[in-house]
Amino acid sequence: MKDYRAENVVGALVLTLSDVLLKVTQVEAPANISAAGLTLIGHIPGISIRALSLGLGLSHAGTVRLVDRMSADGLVERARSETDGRAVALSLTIDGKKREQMIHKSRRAALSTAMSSLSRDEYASLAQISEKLITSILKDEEHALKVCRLCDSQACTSCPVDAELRRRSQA
Amino acid sequence: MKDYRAENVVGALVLTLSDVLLKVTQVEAPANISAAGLTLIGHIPGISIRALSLGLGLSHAGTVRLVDRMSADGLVERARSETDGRAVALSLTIDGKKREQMIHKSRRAALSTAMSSLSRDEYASLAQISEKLITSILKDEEHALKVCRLCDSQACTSCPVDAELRRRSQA
DNA sequence: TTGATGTACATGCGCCACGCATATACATTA
DNA sequence: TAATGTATATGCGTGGCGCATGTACATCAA
Repeated sequence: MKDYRAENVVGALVLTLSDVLLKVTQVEAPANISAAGLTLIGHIPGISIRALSLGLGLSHAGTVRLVDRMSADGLVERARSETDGRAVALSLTIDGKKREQMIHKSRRAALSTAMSSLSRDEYASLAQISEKLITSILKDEEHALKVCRLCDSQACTSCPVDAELRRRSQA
Repeated sequence: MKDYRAENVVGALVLTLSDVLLKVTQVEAPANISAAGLTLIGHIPGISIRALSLGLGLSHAGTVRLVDRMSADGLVERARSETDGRAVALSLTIDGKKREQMIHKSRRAALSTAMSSLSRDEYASLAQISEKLITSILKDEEHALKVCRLCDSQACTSCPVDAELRRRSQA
């Protein structure tokens, strides 16, 4: 049998790192509020409930209830979309933005800690390989919502996912 | 502000890859049965419900119900532990092992596909870096259950997680 | 041996997020 | 203007989950 050791290790690593990221971000959000929901709205102010549901992988109904809870907690505001009378334009309140910053801070700290054992060369190498992988894995615009759902758009200058989507649309 | 671009990309990558792995493994398991539960039992025949709950991050009660469902589906067998009269020794049935193989196959395929865009050098580099990362992230024996919960022990010769645990216990 | 404490498993109970089906409002197209 | 499609909202039932508790066994002390 072929030796799948490398694949196994990569699989275990991404699972473990993902566990960590989901955990450290979620503890900064209220118990029944999705941290990714907050960061996604922060990332794309005015996002619709439909787009949010795609990014979070929830049903539309589930997303409506999530927004209800976020709204009840004073973290998110519903507004009518200016371009589509059916759509809701979601945005973070001041409190919501505070939470968002806490979530990003926690995620950055976890990532820095996790990568602290790498040498400078390894760090650079991982950065380059990760960019290549994420670009090749990326499917479409909807998928990008999922991929970047926990990202900090302020701290990620020239997002490679956006760049790849632009590149494709021009091709 | 420091540029966290590299960390952001790594974060998005591990989240996305983890999404993929969880999804492609779960579709090979019955609807309300955790794929990781099956692979963890396959990995450690005779595992207790307590250890399983640690590996899956479920409460003990939740794990008992999961084992109930697995058992009702004919995938897992309960047996009394030979060394501890309180403990249950879990093992996969023939059907359970078939499911396990399907899960592993699906996971391997997803990983191979995801990594297929890499050059030989990048592949080797990623393998080396991943091993270093997972070793440094690893906490203890309980954590190892979580880390390796979806791994294929047959396809992962000389597991680096086990090796690290051995190394530490000798130190 | 016996009693006390700790651990592993099992279960009654209630909760809560979720999805399905459906209803309403608005957009788009014929 | 009518028909179809899309975005949001809600009634309803389901199901996995955790909490609290109960039972069986292990371990340790006297």
